[in-house]
Amino acid sequence: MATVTKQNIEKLALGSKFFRALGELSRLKILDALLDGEKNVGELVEVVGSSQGRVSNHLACLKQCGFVDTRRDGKYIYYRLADGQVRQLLEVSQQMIARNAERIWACTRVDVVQEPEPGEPQ
Amino acid sequence: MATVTKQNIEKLALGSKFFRALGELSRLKILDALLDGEKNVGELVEVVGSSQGRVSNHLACLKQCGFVDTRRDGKYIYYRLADGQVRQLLEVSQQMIARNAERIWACTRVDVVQEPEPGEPQ
DNA sequence: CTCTTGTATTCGTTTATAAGAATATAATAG
DNA sequence: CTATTATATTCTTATAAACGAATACAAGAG
Repeated sequence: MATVTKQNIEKLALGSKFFRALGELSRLKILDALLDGEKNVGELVEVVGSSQGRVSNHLACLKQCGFVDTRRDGKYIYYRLADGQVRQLLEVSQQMIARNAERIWACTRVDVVQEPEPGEPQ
Repeated sequence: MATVTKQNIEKLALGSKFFRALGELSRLKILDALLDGEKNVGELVEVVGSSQGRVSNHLACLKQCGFVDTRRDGKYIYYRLADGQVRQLLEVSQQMIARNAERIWACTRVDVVQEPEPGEPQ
């Protein structure tokens, strides 16, 4: 029976938050960078290439959603992947992404307006 | 070295699309429903509880990104999970979500405006 | 203490995308 | 053929969330 229970809905709602946390380039850059070891905020700002404030927001997001953990060392704060499951999740995803790269690339994702050929006649 | 190569960026950009496809409640409902077998569009419309057109858009998105496949049977089109990796991905995620439920729930995800107590003075 | 460096938070604006409604296409039945 | 049912596409509008800029907080250095 495909009935969607209330419990299920809540679980799925959490899931959508969880995945939206992953569905953002800056945050993926951060996680990717952390795959080879912890880094402090300044280093991550370099990696991501946007402002410190922006990166800090993304880090807060990743931390709240359980993807990363932190430790303070003096005035630096170091971020690292929370655990092995994060790594596993990223790896499984990478495989799927690699296999479907073309289609994902072409995916207009629902209603996204695709830019017409420049100079399209009417 | 945490240098982010161009290749890497592209890979990550694909990843963000991939995860955004998952980061939407209706689409998660669909995938969840498909965990116990294929369903046609009409059935999925029931499950999701929004308009047929809307659901059809979501299905297109899931298909393009490689989460589901289809087969036609007469005038019905049946959707199913694309393969075992989708299942695996959903399962690993569910575990992480369960473990971090509280924090995800509390996650204001960057700048989300949290609704103030109704009747907030001023 | 003050100054500097590292990190976090807040606010207004812009942008991406989900929703609603209408319409188009596909397939079968009669 | 026409009518009906199933599914897909398109357009406009509304909304969520990313951004930039400014500011606040924290921890050491002098």
